Amino acid sequence: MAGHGKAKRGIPPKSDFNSWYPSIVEIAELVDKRYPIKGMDVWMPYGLMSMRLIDQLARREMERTGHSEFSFPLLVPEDLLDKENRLVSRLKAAREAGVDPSEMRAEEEPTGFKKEVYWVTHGGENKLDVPMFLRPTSETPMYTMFSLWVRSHADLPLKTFQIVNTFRYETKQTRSFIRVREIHFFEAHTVHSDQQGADDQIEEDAEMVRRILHDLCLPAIVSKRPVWDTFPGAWYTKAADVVMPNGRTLQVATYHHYRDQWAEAFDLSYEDTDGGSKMCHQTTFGMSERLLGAVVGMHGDDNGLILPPSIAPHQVILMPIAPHSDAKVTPTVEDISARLSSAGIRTKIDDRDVRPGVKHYDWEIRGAPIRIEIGPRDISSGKCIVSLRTGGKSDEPLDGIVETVTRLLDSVSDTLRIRAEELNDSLVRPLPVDPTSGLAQSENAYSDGTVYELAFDGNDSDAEALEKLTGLTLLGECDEELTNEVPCAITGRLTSKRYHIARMY
RNA sequence: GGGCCUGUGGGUUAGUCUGGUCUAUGCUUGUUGCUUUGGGAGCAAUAGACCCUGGUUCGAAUCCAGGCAGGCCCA
Repeated sequence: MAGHGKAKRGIPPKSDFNSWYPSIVEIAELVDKRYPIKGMDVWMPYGLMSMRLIDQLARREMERTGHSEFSFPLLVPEDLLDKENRLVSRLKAAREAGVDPSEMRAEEEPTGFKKEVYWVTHGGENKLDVPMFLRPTSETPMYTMFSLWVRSHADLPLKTFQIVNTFRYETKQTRSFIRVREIHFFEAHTVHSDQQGADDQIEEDAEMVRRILHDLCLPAIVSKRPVWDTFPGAWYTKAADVVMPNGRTLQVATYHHYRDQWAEAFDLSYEDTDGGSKMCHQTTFGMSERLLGAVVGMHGDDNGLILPPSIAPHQVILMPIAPHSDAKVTPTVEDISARLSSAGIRTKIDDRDVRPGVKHYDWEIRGAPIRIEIGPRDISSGKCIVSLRTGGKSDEPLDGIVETVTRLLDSVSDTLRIRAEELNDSLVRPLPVDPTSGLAQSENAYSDGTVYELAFDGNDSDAEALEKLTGLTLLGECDEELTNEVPCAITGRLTSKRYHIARMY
């Protein structure tokens, strides 16, 4: 029979990633893209449940580390932006003054913030005296309030976070979860009495990112962004990038060390134990629905999504088989469901009146980690048939089903981590260099869909030369250094600094 | 920022070049009934579309302009 054993619904092969990704997010009912605004998808219940579970991972980390959840207003008055603009231009001027012009990049991006936000200019029919914009991120509204809240050293550290929607007026091509105009955003903002406090916070942020990525079974490259790619007003920016199957990198988390730069701009100071006034030091930590995009892209296959158990809305699908022919089927399924649920396993009974094959295919597309069939034969033998989304099917006894499922969920996670590591390793390769000099080759020796790793120890203009040569973008200095010193791919100086260069989303 | 392409039921697709036969095709999906249930069953009935605004024409899904929406490529 034509198409037997294959998922229908027109899923393109995963090898054609640029077609597969936009198709699967709709076919698996994560989003509906037909809302008539570019870059604003409707979250469907299944997709939203998964996103909420990712939010829970973030909340869990925030609680563990003593952050408090807030919710700040969506609108920001335009005049608050002045403080931020002055800060950014002051830092830019300072940097330019301290750097030899020959070492600078040719083009420095202007801070075109005003062009990237949505503006509210009217209230009813009246034009507003002070226009407002929809937050693209919340430094400005939050720090305005922080300066009211923080008065003494006893108020510090102040550790806050919120999970809210933010807005960017994207003109480039949008992609579900990856580049959108309404962003499901997580942001943590902290205030400390000194730089050491902020330094420690950055370490804590890095640890939280590691834990969350581990739960999502995602490998990532963590690096310090180059100066020109640092968040406005930040001392430095670090980011975690996940390599997607087409070799483009996706930035899924960032954390910024502000030192006291933003505090100066927002007059965020406190009275110390000695009675003197001191500037606060700050950090931020951001993540978004891109985490879901990375999960979709990294783990899925030709048959659909594969969701890590940590964020699968239904970890186990229970399929009653032929319940009409045996009155014991339905009660048995309900009993198993109750046992799994009370053990904290997210379980769903699929009792739709369709043939079992349909259910298997449907839940494969949606990436449920485990499917269990229970029919008359199983009830007499005391077993059930368990299928894993990562592959494999086995008979398992109904006794001890909770322990069995728990073990199998862990094995699905382990399989996903191993596969993701392998995929990652196949996509990240050393930059081709001249064997004698160790310098980057000037020819078009760079294949599309590859992330290159290299030794680099140059300045801004060296970096620019490298990007021009390869047509790729520098991610930054990787947290993990090279094991020994090799020549920088541009300057030839020996260095152990490890960089990555790639096409970024 | 520059260039190219595309809009037909919920999805997909034929028809568009060469205007009339389009009362718009096929598949899928939806609904109802019967039937069926261990990897996409069958039969019957039924519902549903030419992106919007103008223009050309006796006549527009088809040609033209603008808008809106979507996609692709390059910097």
